Amino acid sequence: MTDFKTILQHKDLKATHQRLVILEELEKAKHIDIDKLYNLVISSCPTLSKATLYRNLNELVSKDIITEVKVANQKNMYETTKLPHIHLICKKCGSIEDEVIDTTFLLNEVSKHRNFQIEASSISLSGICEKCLTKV
Amino acid sequence: MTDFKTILQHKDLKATHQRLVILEELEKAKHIDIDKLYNLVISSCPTLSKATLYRNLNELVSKDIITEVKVANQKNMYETTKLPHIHLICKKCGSIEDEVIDTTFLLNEVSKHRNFQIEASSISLSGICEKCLTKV
DNA sequence: CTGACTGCAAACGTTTTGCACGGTA
DNA sequence: TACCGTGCAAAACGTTTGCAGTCAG
Repeated sequence: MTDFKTILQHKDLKATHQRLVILEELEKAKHIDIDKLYNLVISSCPTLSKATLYRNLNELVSKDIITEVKVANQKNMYETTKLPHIHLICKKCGSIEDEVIDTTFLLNEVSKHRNFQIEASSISLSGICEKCLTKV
Repeated sequence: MTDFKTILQHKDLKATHQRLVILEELEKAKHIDIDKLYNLVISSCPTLSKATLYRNLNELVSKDIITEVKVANQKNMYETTKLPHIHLICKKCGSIEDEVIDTTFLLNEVSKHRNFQIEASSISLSGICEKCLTKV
C-alpha cells in the first residue's frame, strides 16, 4: 500500500485523517468522480464536508499527487498520479482502463514537423471495452 | 468560407442568424471557450442571450458540427469539427495548435495488447509552443 | 402558417469562500 | 503552541429550464 503519509509530508502538506482517507479511496477506485468519491469517503470519515473534499482535490492536483482526468460526456475524474499511461474509455459502460504504451514514435513524429517542446501527453481512446463487446 | 447554412439544413436545424454567427466566429477563432465566444458573437448579434449560446453549442456538438475540447486547467473549448487531429497546448500562453498526424501505429499497438474496439481518439500534447520558446 | 428557435428571468447544481473551531507537527 | 486544515453555511458561479413571443422554411 502506498505510503501517502510520507508523500504528503514531502509536499509540505499535513497528513490529516481526511486526506489519507481520500487518497486511499482514490487508490482503490482507480478512476472516480467527486460525488462517488464523496460517498466512499464518508463511510470512513462521516463528518467530512464536501468543501474539504473540493479543497483537497484541488490541492492534491496542484501538487501532482493526484491527476484530473477529463472525459467527454462524463464528470471530471480523478486518479492517483502514476507512470504515464493512456485511457481506454468505454462508450457503453463508461469504464476507464489504463494502458501503459510506448508513445515515442508519436512524439517523434510531432517533433519532426513542429518546433514544439513536448512536456506531457494526454491520450484517450474511446470505443467498446472487452466486456461490452462480448455482451452483444 | 464554409457553407454553414447548408450544413445546418442537412442536419435538420434551421439556419438562424444566431447559429450562423456562432459558427462563423467559431471558425475564425479555431479554439475558443464560451465566454470569449459570447463576447465575439454579441458584436455581430447584440441581443443574443447566453441561454441561446449554451443551447446551440450543445445542439451543434450533438450533431457533430462542432467538437468540445477538454483541456486541463482550461475551460471547455469548442472548435468546428474537422479531420481528426491532435492538439498542441502551450503551458505558457495557453494557445492551442492543430496538427494532423498519422496515429495508426499507436492504435495498432493498443489493439495488439487489448481487445478494445477503438472508435475515436483524443490526443493532446502540452508543452511550450514555438513562439514562447523564442521568447525565453 | 406552424413548429423550431430565441430572449428573458428564474431555477438549479456545482464549486468556492469566510469564519470560528480543531488537530497536526 | 502555532498555524494549517476542517466543518458549516452562505455566496458565487456556470448552466439549464419554462414561458411567451419571433422567425425561418
